[in-house]
Amino acid sequence: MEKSLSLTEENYIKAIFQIRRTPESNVSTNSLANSLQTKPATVSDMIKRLSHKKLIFYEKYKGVTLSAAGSKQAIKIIRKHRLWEVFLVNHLNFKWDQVHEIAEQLEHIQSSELINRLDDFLGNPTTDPHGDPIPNANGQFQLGPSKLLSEMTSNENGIIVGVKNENSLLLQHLDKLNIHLGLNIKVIEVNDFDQSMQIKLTDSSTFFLSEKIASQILIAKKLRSYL
Amino acid sequence: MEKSLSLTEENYIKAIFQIRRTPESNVSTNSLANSLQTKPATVSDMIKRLSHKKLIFYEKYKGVTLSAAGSKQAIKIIRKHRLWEVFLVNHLNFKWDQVHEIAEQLEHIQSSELINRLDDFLGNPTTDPHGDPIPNANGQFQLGPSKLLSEMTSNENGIIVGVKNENSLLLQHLDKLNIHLGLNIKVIEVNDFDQSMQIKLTDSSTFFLSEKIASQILIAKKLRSYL
DNA sequence: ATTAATTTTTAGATTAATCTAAAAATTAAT
DNA sequence: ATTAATTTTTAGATTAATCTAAAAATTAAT
Repeated sequence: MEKSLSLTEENYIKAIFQIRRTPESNVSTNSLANSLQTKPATVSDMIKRLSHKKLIFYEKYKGVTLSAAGSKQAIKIIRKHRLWEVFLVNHLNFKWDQVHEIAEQLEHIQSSELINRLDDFLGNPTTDPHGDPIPNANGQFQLGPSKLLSEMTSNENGIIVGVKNENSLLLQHLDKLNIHLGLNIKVIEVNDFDQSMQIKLTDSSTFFLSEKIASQILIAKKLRSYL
Repeated sequence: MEKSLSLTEENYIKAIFQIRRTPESNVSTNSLANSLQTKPATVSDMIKRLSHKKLIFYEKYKGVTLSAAGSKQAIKIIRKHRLWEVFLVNHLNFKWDQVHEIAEQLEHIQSSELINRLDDFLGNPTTDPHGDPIPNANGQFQLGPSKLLSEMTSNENGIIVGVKNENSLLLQHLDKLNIHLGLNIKVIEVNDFDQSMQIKLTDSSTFFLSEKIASQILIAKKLRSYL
């Protein structure tokens, strides 16, 4: 059983989720203070509490990252926020620039029954009025259209958003090559004989990838959100 | 300019509005503590603050009444509560006994723009799913005369127009007995000992109701036409 | 009209969330 | 590699909302 968070706690969790670049990147005290319009000292106190509640990982002077429990809560709040925005725009005729403040309040209403019914009422939308993806009831984000690296041609580029299977030999190999989610990738040349490709990652030299590996890597045009 | 109230303050104001019998009748510290599930000492402190904010009139040991400003706030909250209930029942298919808790949260969302658009979206309803009147944007109630079923005597009849509280056990019980808004009801006989009554609904056999239930049901002579 | 019972208030603490000012640690710059 | 600048934490207070225990006031009962 999840214990419910206070309004303030929810806002901290959400801010951490939104500020970080990747699931592993640490969020600094100052950036949180800034985003939450409060003082660093206040944040310092608060993150101790959230850490004690196991919602975040925290090391003094090193910033914080969300735990699995924290992520789950953050995603739940974001789901509510974005569904309410759809309601406000599609049914109450608000303009997309008028809904944030109100959704900021509505996102804290506590009732999964309510939010699931709202979701159905709205027709299970996958993006909010600003184009941001709406996580489903299980907290999964619908990622934008993606394709396999092996389907790309010379000079095409995109962002690595996933791998097709989770074979650990594959994952270890990708680690060794420094290929990880979120990286920008560009195809330099595709070999006509074996479909191997020469690719280039941001700030790194070019190298070759076999078709076998390229066919396991998912690429999207834009990066949306991390789970 | 009205300064906005804290969640707690709003709940106190609303409780005072709902407990009092007439606008002038004083509400006691104990009844508030009871209704708000808190301790008399807490209430004592709080009403000093509300009094200082000019939302209520307070004389030590004499209980409180709402000021004009307090009434206005209370009515605003009740308007929101009831409009949200209409939304939940009419559009999200909740049963009338499931909406109170959720509306209890939604009533605190701060945005008159939102609530007026919601009102329009719902078609400017005049009563909520429990038959309680919904104040309009100017805070005006359209109240028709009604009394409690328990106040009726033998052979008197009328129409069920509301229930006094929204306890879901009560509402479910009424559903089971097929007692719902708009029905014609006739009192056959009142038991002198326990004030239980034998009643008859249109097109239905007679049955008994305890005084406890009868005192929760609002009856009017004619269906109230609001507008 | 006293006394007993009940209600309300006061006194003194506690917790969550916040602040300012100062100290400590980390990071950047010479 | 020190020193300077920046970031983060600690220390000590404050406010809103709450509590328990005891005192004070009101109301009910004999």
